[in-house]
Amino acid sequence: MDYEPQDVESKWRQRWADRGRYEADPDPGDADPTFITVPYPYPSGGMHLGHCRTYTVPDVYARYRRLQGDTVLFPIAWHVTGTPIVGAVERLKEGDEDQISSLQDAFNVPESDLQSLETPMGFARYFIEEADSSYKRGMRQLGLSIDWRREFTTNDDRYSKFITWQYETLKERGLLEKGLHPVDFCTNELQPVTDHDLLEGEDAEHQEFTLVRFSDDDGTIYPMATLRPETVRGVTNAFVNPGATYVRATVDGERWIVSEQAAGKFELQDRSVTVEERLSGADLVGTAVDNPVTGEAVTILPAEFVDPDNATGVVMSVPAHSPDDYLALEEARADADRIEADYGVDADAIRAIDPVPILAIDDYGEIPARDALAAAGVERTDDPALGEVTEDLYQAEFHNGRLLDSYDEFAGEVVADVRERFREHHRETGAFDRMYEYTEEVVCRCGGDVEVSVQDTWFIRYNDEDWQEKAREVVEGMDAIPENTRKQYDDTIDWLEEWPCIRNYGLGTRLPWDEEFVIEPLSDSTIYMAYYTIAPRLREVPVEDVDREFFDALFFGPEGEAAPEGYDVAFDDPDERALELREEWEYWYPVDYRCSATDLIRNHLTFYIYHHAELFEPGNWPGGITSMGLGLLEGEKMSSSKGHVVLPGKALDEYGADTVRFFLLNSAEPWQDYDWRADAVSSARDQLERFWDRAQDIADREVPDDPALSGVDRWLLSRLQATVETTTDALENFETRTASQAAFYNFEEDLRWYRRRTDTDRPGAVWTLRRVLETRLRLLATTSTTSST
RNA sequence: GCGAGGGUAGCCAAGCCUGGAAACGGCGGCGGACUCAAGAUCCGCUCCCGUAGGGGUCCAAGGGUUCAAAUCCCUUCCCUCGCACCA
Repeated sequence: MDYEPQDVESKWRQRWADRGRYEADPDPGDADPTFITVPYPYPSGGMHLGHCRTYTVPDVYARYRRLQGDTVLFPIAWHVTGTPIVGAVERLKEGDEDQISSLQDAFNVPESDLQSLETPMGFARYFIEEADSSYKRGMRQLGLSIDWRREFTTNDDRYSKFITWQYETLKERGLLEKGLHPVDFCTNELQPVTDHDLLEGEDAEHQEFTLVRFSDDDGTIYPMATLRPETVRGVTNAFVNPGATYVRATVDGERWIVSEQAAGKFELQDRSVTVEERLSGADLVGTAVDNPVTGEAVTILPAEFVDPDNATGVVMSVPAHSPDDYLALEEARADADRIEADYGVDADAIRAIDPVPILAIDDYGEIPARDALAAAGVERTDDPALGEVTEDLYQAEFHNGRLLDSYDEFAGEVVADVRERFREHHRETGAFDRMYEYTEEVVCRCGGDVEVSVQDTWFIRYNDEDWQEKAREVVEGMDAIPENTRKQYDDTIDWLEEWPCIRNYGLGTRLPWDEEFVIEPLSDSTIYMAYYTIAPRLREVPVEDVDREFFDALFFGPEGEAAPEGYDVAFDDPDERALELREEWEYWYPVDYRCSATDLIRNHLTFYIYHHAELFEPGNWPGGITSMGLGLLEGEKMSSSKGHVVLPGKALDEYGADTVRFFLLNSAEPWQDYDWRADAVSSARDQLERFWDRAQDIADREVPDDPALSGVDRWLLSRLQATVETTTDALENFETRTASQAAFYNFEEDLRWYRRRTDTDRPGAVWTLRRVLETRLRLLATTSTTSST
């Protein structure tokens, strides 16, 4: 029989499906089943090859555990929460070219289908199961051993009830809090927008400027925006753009002078702003303003380079440490007479301004900005090299600059260590304030200007100390694969602060007590593994009965005995149906292994740890997490927006599932990056074919009953046993590469040796080879599933 | 900048934890067998010099520890990923 993997594979897939081969139910005879999960896919587009290994690795483990006689549950579901799908549908309806070409070029969506994708859930459904590139199709073709009865989407009614229960419980536990948070806000559409909605500035970041509250004799505030608040003692003057429009406004009850644009931004950032008067920047020149930290007065000078659309449009000048300011000051001094003529500022006073150093740094003299400029040969503000000089000096000062004695308690410290404390200190004294700004211009797809707005939001308190402690316990007790990821979890726990857990729109579950908001995707996917265990039978319970009392009984037990300490369960009489489901949940839980990705450690996986730590008892905490690396295509990152992807269907048709699986698992260990290269894949296929031919040959032979074995036969059988051990140990630890290398390539070497040393037509050899084949097929059954079967 | 992971023969890649082989394996290349021929398959070679024994130089670079280092320590250079509200 020739090697025709597609035929064999489809035959076996059909048979597995017909018999419900992978539908797992609690088995009273197996008290310790295996439950394994993988992040549910997000169907905002089709499935591509990059996803294949993600699902194949847990499948291999699932198959391995089954071969070991375990009851194994490997389920899947669909994550549709949030804005990507909604946004994709909107863009599609608008006829957005990028969106259309991404779907057509990367996922081969036919024109006729595009038009039918009109609703978010319709869109999701299409990529879950209808499209040629749908996840379900790809997963089936890959031969994944999934229990399909348990699938759901995160937009389902009962799932929402589950999430509602989770968030009500967390709120009850005091782990949620309300606060203000900066968001992207379109000033044209008057609503928050996401990354996908942006025309320009997708890479822009929020920057937090410190506002130094300089004031004039009337008590009017001139908030000078800076990213380097520690330089406040080095301020020698201020700059405004004489050609720009400024306003005098009442801001939170005070009189402020800022650029016209800044006034609008403050309004978005939760301040009450009333513009009293518009004035020209030129009118401000010459005003003396007092430094709130030193009490010294400085003069406002004109500077064309000041951008009224960046921060407040009023900047302080620190010539000793800012190359820009240094050159601007030089130019102002040279130009002093003209400035006096135009603005009436005393020219001698301008010429008398000298840089004031505030920190000392090795390799530079007293005035680092001057030295940096001299070293780079930059002399004019319009020199393009100025930007780099500035950046280098900022870096150097940040990491190596030590504050001078005038900084009292902060003196002698390195800027990097002290900036934040210094800023907080002066916020408390009232000298400093803050505002948010972008690092670059941001424009909405609608053409509107996007600004940073500060809005009410709900946060999860991941920096709660007790909670952190519990999370660390989970990390300590679980398997981290590979082991070097363990430290990353601990680091993340230390580093996480409050996490905003809601969005203003999108699919998903509404925040129970504030229906205006939707719980965001990384927050509604933290304990859903538990939902798999109950999903099929929960469908039999009417939605209206699936409430808080129901889930309290289900997860916390008939007496509420499994509830977190101090939590009062919501029910009086536990719902019988909930208690039945509880048995199922308890049977499968905890999750033995979650197979996920390295880049999710810093958010999703750590959230997973946190929520389990809080809501469930230690016995139900995560057993282990395997973190996988990413996939490259011919040495480059896969990208569906650039069309740089291979669809599983194409690869599977071309090479067969066994080759695809074998390649994905054998070319690198799961946590290492792998590179899908067509030449390498096709050689893998050749190797499998060679194996198949040999196997056919051996299978066709008449095997003698009890032949005499020679030394070399025993040698081979002994090598076989060693291979069994290596492969088994490797699979136990998700080392799929080691496993397939041992069972396939390394043993092939032994066989080559064996063939050379003996007559393979001997009865003993025939018997041995048959024995070897049968064993190797079992070893390879997890990776190259169907041919082995 | 900070954190994590890497840099091994033309390419991919194992070994490094637990020092003691010119360094598993695959691809590619070369030669041979089979074949009318090609492909597939099988066998051998594939760092440099030498017909071979043998000699020389190697595991990013530079130091160090050691009888002995790809493996341990230090320094430097380079690459990838993460640095949050994005799934």
